[in-house]
Amino acid sequence: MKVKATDIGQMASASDVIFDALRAAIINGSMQDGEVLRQDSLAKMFNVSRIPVREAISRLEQQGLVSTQRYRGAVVASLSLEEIQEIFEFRALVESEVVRLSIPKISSGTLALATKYCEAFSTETNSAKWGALNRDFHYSLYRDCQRPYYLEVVNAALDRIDRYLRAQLVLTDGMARARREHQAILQAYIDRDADRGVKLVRQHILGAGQSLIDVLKRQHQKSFDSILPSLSTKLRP
Amino acid sequence: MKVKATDIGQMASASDVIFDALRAAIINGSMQDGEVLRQDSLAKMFNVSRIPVREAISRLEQQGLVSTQRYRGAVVASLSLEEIQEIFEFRALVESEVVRLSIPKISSGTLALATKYCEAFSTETNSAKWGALNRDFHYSLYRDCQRPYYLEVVNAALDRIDRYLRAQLVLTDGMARARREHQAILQAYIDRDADRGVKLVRQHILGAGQSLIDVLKRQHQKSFDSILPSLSTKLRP
DNA sequence: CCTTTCATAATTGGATCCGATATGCAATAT
DNA sequence: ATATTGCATATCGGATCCAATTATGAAAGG
Repeated sequence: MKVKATDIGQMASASDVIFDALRAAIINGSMQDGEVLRQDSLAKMFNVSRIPVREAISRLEQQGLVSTQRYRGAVVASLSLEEIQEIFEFRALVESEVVRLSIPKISSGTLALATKYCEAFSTETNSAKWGALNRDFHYSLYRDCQRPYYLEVVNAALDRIDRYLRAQLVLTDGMARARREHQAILQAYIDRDADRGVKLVRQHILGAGQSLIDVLKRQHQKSFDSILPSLSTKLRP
Repeated sequence: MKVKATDIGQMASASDVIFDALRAAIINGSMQDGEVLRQDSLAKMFNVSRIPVREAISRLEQQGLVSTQRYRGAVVASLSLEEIQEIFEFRALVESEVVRLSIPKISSGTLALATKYCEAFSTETNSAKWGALNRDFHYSLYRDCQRPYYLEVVNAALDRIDRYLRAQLVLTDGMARARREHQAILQAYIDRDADRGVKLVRQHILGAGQSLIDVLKRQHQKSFDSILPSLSTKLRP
């Protein structure tokens, strides 16, 4: 007998599925910030009762992706300029440390993967896919650092700002710049030059953050609303 | 008429209360790692149905404080030696950055508070209170850094290892050493010497971590079981 | 025309109930 | 004696139902 035994005990529960779907929707921007999450309609969408929906929402809140007010429902959490800035700064701190640890450890297979993502990112013309490819590239650089907790933290931070990052790539010259910087970072990995890699990643993150902040500030009360309606309104104090 | 108007919209729901209670119980060690969280019995303890209990547990899992297996229930998450080590290393990275940011910004009021906690920690004879006072002291040093996200992350990291930290204070000479080191750190704050503060905090965290690891390794298969039964068992590979 | 009041609808938080799965133990077969 | 099977009980995930709170909108008053 030979059957492909899948561990049913590890299968995803309804609330797991809903959590993942909502998280993805928030991250990729298909749910804009400020948008309300109505338990009933989500329950109907997923063909379940409201119970697993509520569990998913409470987990999203714990993760900081939605904010809830009692009896009033949950909305996709929006970040102020200061919060965005802070998270970029934080990423620069932690991710550059992760790079320092990764460069001596990265396997040739992972390096090949990173190269593939870097290539794919550079050549992709559909801007809707840039965000995911950008994240794939970065994550492939980090995955061999052997620090699961660091990676958890980095992912949580990325989750919070991914939508804005995507906007930065599309709405500015961020893409061209990211292309160049990614290749330089990759080269530092190939050369196993940790110091250079750390410096480049730090500049890459802080640069992208600054560029995003600039865009948001400039387009604060302008036509920005037509592109991402919720963004600018939520960013106003 | 003069009443203290409390915003009912912000009042804690049942699941909030349960979450906080369980979090505190896990952190302070009154729930040992590996201990199971039985929905029914918790529901009876808090005089509620299982629904809010389950929400609380799913949030704890998101936070990494418990781990759940489908249809099998949740247990207080236990950390391997490697995981403990990693979190201490992570704390050293992030908290030293927080200190760098805090020292120029700390208010005289907060400094006075920190001094009070430092004093209280040094003079407290009831070892059961050391853990909380230690955390209070550290947190008072950080609170003026104006980086809410950093503080969130630091708290999440502390939540995961607080039980072990408490053990380290009690089971080793950690207390005497912590007393000295806290005073040195406080002095760096008083002198507004950020570089010295950063270096001291970094050493303080890494030193405590190393000391804890040593204890855990040494007492791995020894009489440790009688003191904290779950600790040693869970740490075995 | 604008604001206030009050009934009603929409929505959430929680309780109770039901089917699915796991666990422990006794019965049975080898 | 040991391994396997069947069954009872404990426990979990989710559905349905109810109560508490908020939002909405129409009528009344300024």
